[in-house]
Amino acid sequence: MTDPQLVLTERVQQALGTAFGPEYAGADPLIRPSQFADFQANVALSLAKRLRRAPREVAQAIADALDAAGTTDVFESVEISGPGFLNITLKDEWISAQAERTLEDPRVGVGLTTPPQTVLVDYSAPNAAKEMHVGHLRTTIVGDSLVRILEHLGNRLIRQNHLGDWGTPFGMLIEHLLDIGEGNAIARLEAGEGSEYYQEARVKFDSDNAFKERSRRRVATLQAEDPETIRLWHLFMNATISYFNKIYSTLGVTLTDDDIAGESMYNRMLAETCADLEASGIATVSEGALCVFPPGFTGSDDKPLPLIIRKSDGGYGYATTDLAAIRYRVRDLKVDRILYVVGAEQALHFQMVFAAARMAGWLTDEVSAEHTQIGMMLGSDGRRFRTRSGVATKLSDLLDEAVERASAAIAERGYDEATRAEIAHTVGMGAVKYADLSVSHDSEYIFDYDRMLAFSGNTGPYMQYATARIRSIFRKGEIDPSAATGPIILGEPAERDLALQLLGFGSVVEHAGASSEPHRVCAYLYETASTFTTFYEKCHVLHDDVPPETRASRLALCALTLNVLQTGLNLLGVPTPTRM
RNA sequence: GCGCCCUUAGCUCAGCCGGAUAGAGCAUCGGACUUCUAAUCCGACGGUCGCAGGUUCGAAUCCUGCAGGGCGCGCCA
Repeated sequence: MTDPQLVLTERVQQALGTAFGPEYAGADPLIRPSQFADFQANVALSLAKRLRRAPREVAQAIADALDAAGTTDVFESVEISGPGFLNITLKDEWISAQAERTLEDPRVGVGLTTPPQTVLVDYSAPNAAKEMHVGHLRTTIVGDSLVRILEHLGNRLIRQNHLGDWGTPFGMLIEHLLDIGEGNAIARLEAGEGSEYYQEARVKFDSDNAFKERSRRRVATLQAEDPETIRLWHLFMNATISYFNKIYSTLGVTLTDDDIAGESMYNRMLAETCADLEASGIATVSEGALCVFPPGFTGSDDKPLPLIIRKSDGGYGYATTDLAAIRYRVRDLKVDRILYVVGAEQALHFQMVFAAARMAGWLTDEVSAEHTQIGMMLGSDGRRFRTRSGVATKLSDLLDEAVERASAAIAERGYDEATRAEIAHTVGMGAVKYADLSVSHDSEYIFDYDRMLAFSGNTGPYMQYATARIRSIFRKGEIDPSAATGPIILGEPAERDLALQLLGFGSVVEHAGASSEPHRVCAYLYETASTFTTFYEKCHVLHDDVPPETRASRLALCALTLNVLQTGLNLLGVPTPTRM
């Protein structure tokens, strides 16, 4: 165990047992980072009442017990301060020893979840039958990061891309495909003109009654799985998926075709899902529609709020699909945890779906279903991210612009064309992705190229720059980072700060996975990069006047920093250039 | 009417498993390149944490109420 917080928790708990009896050994010692020492333990204050003793007295008893236990291998000092805080300073030798251990650890201090869970992450889910907009970018990126984090923690991950690939609009989309010709339609969809395509079909649907009628008939033949209609549907979907895949590939998202589990997949389960709910009396017919009324959900006038699972025309909506999906995921895929990485505006829907699934017994207490709410992406004016015409910005255009801007920023660096393009791509994508990840996922988020591409502050490029500088040291010194093994000697405060900071990686990743919050990883990495740059400015590594043992120690610190940053950025899905 | 999210420095955001003097970045002002990438670093300035109660030794953090903003709420998904 190298994580200081965990080690301190264990040691202080032992001391609590010694000082006050075994019933106190399980109390949370409330170890927190401190501005007055390396860490502080706040447990004396919280236990004072229960023990009926003065807080400082309690703190003294804990300190004495720590002394008696002979913990001088870890602690430099334990001081009582203020109303009863225990200020804990770690020994330099202990920190450097842990840092050396972490340097040898291929997992860089990140533990494995025991027992591992089967976690299903439902994310990205672009809708082929609607305008695709930049909002999908965020669910994709946050979801992919959560997958990477949870997988790295040793869990079994099931990625599911719940594509919007079924339903009423597909009648009109298929008819439009016939109108403009198969080849033409495919070419345009693959080129990412899905939004325009949808708009054209929509306009015809609204203005041309004959087209409207054809579209309606087409929906019916699609539902009936008529072979020719299914063929056309496949043509449409394959072309659309091909475009999605281009975006995924550009972004470096880990989703593949194998992860597609779209709405169409559940089509054949819908009737049975409804029948089950109706038979068990959970669903009832109201105003012609089959509904579930989960308790506790009311609309205006305290009227129960319905979850409509079969429309009055006999068709099914997304509530039915989501119920069928949750049943399938729990019963057949045997998941322990499901994360729905979906827009925050769907909060009420998911609450009701989860409630209905619990009523049906499909969702049990052993399974955690969580809606990871994704806040809306806003333009720089603080309003919905739209172009003037109201049409959503094309994703590829948005990404291209980020790359162009990154390219412009490195224009004077003297790289050849190919290298420059490669760096620009890495920096551009890193900037966009990091910006999506660095703020809490449920808050609204203002998309701003200048801010995300800035080379200072909590941005992708700043993180990337830190790794590039470290690599540059190794390149210049003609040393392989894996050959830098120390020993680590902590002299300067900047060296000590860095080493201590690096030991906290594991618990941050663990916490981020448990709470589904990648931004915690970002915050930690930013602190780490920032601590490193301070070290970088103050402590020369390759300079002639640096003694060999100091140089070896600093190289080891650089290597460990690189490991942490590189591993952390991988967990975020943010790529790193070797130079920039 | 109900539900979710939000309100912290001029701006963009952290912190919210209660703990000491509320943190970053940007902006503003002032410093640091014969030195491993100055795309950087150091410093200064800047906040009655929306308001009012409550719980507590202690509240930005927990509870209640109120105000303001965003989003959603019966047959689109």
